[in-house]
Amino acid sequence: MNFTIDAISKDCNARAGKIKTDHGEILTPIFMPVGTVGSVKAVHCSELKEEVKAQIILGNTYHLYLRPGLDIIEKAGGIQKFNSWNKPMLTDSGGYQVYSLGHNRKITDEGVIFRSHIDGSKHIFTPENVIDTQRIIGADIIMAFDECTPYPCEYNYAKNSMNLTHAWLDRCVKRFKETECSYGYSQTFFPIVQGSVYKDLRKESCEKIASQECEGNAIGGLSVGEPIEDMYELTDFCCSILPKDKPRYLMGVGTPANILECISLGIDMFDCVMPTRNGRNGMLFTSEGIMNMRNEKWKNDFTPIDSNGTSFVDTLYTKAYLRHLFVAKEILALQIASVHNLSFYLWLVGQAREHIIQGDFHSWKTMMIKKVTNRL
RNA sequence: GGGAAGGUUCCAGAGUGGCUAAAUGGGGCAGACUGUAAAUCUGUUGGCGACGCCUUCGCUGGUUCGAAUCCAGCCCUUCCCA
Repeated sequence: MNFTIDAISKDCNARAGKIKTDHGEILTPIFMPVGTVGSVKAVHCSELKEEVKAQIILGNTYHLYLRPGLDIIEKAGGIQKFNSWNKPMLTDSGGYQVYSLGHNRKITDEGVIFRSHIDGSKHIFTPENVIDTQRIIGADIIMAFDECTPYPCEYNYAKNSMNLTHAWLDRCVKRFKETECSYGYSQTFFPIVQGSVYKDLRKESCEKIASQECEGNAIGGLSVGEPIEDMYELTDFCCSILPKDKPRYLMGVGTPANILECISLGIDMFDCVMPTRNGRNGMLFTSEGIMNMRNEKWKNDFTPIDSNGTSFVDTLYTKAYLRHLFVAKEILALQIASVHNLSFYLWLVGQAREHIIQGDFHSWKTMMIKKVTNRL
């Protein structure tokens, strides 16, 4: 992997850059659609490429390990071939599942014992086997095995958890250096900053992560319920310590406004389930604001879904029709909403990049945040 | 013509003397969702000058301190026999 910076905003820390992987180039700042089980829910690869203009998508180690299983992915020749995406991918390590499946797992120094959410079977994830698993899945960017702490989180818990994440990081790095990608192309490894909402812990964690000299760095454990202002402050703080010449990935963020704010703080990469999940639940993000498509007010609105939108669904279908599909629980509703929301997210980060290069990012961002947070 | 069952709040359907503005499901309306156990979950769903009052369980009348619930008559629906 290789990262170059094309432009830096003069009135904030926003940067425009380029990540090169063996599966292609990624222009930053970038939003990465989440495809947990190897598919971005309700969206075809062709739509992801041609309409959404996604450049990289996520997969999840925990989910793919459980199903279809590593033997299948290995026989397919890696995840990018298996799902026909054939472009850059990133796998999350399962660290988020340590948080989200809190009642189905036990944390030890060695690793995490999970109960499968699918069939209840018992599995252990260790830093070593999580690296091995991600070598077999074959994403271009693979993540450290960490514990994503919940919010609120006691200081002592956060400190111990961070120390465990750091110990696991050393083991991940060692294993990563000892192994190779299963399919001949290169993979890169990103460590993850933890430390909950405590600045001293975040500082220690950022320094630990920076000392690994990896090709990119991630910030985890945020947007788990803490006040948004805290999230911004901690992101800003972490960005001030993490290396400037490496991509910074803020995991799990966020709303369109969150993304714009965090770009200005120096974040280059984002992922979030919000455009797809909220889309499936009837929420549309547009450049003019947010719409709940199930609301009665769209019943007789025969204007396009989003007249400023960039994907074919935006002008082909009307609000009244999309509302009808949601109310009737038609599968097409989920597809339209997902394609729309992802297209909007990719458009938004693309615009951010252009404005960073043009030099007017800050004022554009301020204006844009007002619009995207509007409730329509 | 004879026999049987039944008519409940938007719908289906519980309730068979006070705890019932009435279970439950559906539908309607609104909200939530941030490295996806999520095409999910939550709230609400007679009216009002609401910690109380008014109207409502086919219609009319009656019994009772009190009725959706008991009694009488009437109207209607479904099924069976002729």
